[in-house]
Amino acid sequence: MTGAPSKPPSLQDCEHCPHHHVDVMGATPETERARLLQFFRLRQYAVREVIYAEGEPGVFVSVVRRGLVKLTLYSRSGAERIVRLAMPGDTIGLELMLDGRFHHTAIALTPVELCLMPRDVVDERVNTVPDFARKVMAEWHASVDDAERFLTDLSTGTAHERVARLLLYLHERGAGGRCPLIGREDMGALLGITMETTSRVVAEFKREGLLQEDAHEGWRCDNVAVERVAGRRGPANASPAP
Amino acid sequence: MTGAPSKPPSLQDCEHCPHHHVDVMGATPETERARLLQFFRLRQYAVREVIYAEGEPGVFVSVVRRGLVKLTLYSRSGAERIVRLAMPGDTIGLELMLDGRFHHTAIALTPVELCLMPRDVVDERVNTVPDFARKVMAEWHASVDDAERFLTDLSTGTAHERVARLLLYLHERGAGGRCPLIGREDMGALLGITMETTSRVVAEFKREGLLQEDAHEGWRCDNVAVERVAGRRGPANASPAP
DNA sequence: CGGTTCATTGATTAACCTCAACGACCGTGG
DNA sequence: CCACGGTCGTTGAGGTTAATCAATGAACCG
Repeated sequence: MTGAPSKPPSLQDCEHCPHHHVDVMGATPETERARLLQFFRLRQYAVREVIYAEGEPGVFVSVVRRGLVKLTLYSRSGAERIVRLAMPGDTIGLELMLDGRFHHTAIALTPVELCLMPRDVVDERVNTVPDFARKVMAEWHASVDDAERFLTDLSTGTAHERVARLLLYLHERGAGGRCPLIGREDMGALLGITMETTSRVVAEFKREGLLQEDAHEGWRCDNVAVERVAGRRGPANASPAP
Repeated sequence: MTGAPSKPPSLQDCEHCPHHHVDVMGATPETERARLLQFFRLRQYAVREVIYAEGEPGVFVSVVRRGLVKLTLYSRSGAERIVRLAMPGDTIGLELMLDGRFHHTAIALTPVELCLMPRDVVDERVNTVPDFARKVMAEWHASVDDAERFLTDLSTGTAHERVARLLLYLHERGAGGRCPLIGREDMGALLGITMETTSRVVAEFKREGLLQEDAHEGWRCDNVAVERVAGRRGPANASPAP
């Protein structure tokens, strides 16, 4: 929160923003865009740094430009539960536009770069550009879809199934086909199982060759095999012939 | 889907709509309101009736005026998972505004009355009334909050805790302090546990006097005791002195 | 009054949690 | 340079919980 690197983005930065397609700025004329950019800030966060905390008042809605952010809540019994993973292109802190406070605790799982956009600026834009309002709604909806996917895919079934589905999820959403590497504790918090169980399952997958851990590449996995573990859709089981 | 009762709402109907506070119509002058109402439809649904199905294209965004609607998804392994319960005042089918298709299957758990609003009308209103756009976002955000609460409260902890938390949830959100009665199967689908386990826990609660079932009143429960089962927040447990 | 649906309960098995110990890795400071 | 403490992943043993398979009873409806 203190003296972290922070600067306004250039037009160049903006062009390369993973969020560009969602168009905070995409369909905006260059002069207008330049005007808006001066209000924005790029900021870096170190691994494990708290980006914001639940209940805290805030001013900036952010777009993830790089890295992986976990958004957590705490269950009634005090356990941490990860309710969303934000990756490049995702928006975090949208709830500020409603009541000015953060509804989650956001923590960097890898080195992270955010583009911070003042709530007022976003707000004004929602009011004046109907198309932009629609984009924001789409962004909002993405949160819903994500949370619901966590409910159906990552919070049901056996530990084996959940871990497999998490790997598929990471693979599918990971930037550049990269499947980001995350720790056992966080996996557990995502899946609603303990760290020990997670570790056992992951170790088992590795022994069976479904999976290997590469510090640089992230998880490298045999998607076909993982998919099979993740759960069948039809009535029968997958591998053995009838 | 066939010849179900359907009529446009009157101004009177509108005044008494549980959604009035969210203001699809609240801050709207009466003449304008009357103009819009002609496009709306009130429609009733019987218990267990499918209101819409996942993937289906749709035209109407709806507000629940009466009853209880479950929104379900199917997990990769085919099990039904309830991702949201919509009660009077809640909006369902908002996702139509993004891609014109329903993202859940909606089923009436009790007799239900909906106010159906054509997507185009809502759309046009979003474009012309910025305040309305904000209301829609708030509605969207309510879905997120709900889904996340399901993740943290209803998908973690023991079966006892989950059932207790579900009762508290129903009590808190139930219209008129009424805690709507739902079946064991649906409880299980909400909590990510089996019907049998749910039944055992509910039966146990009833034996212990935490809970009684009343066809008209819904669940009647000893909130203090249920809260205790639902889980402690502090470091120590609730009842016994140290 | 049969048939259907729903809740309940039992017996057994499988899955997971808890507590605990151990080793690998890493950065720090002697 | 190596010893130290920290964090993180792995693994084991034992206990608890919930899933599964199966049967029975209660309520409801035609």
